[in-house]
Amino acid sequence: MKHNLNKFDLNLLVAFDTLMTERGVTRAGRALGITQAAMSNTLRRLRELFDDPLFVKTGARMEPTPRALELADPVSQALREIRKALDQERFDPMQSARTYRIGMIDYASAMLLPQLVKHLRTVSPDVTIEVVDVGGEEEVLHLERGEVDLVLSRFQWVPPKVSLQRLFSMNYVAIFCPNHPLVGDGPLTLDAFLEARHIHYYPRGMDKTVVDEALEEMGKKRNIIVSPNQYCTIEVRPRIMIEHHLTYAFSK
DNA sequence: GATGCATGGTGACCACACAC
DNA sequence: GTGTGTGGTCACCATGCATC
Repeated sequence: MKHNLNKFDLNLLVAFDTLMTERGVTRAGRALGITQAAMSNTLRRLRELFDDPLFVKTGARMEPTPRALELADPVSQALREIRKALDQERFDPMQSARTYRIGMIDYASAMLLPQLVKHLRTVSPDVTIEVVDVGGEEEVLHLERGEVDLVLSRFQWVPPKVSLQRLFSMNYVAIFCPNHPLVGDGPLTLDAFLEARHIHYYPRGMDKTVVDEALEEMGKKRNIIVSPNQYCTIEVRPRIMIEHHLTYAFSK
């Protein structure tokens, strides 16, 4: 069924989106600043428009029908785009005093935060950055819930509601003490690497890292003997490299 | 400006589910 | 059974718009 946009009231989509969030006519009306009766009438119009009940009463809540669930993501995405377009029109970085919450793993924070702060001093001096410690699958949830504006991390997958863009690729290195038997002139083989006793740092919230995932794909596993909860200061000598991508994601 | 119509708002009321 | 919260419906009113 095609809808005539000339006759279409965009407020109906806002109401639909709010009903999806609130799961109640009274609560949705309150959120939009109208009475329950007005919200009920809006729902009636939505039902006529889509020829579907959209929300049915289940106990104390109004649960979405399959048709409503089908519409939820496209409608929510369309509204986000509209809001973004309207906000962009007004946004002036030099005038903005907004606080941005950015989720970063400590590595990304160390790499990028100094440059970011330096850049912001020039283009948006009153903007402030609040860095949030994120890790594991939780970081995507933080984005979906709108608890952070941006996450700098390594992502294998993000839900459709989240935009993803690769920042740069870099190499991993293995580090070990200078008098380690493996330190020599010859190349470090994979077998020798796997047999060595590893000290490995797992960022908070992660149960495995890119190294372990890469090895797992090869059907290999390394010998980890210590997993500290913070980085140690040790002399660095690169021996083996594994490609690693750092990406950032943000709510669409 | 007057009129008629469509739209969308409110208040009042009723029905239903749920907790006690 | 009663009180509370919530959704649906109805009557009525205000507003905007097209037409004359």
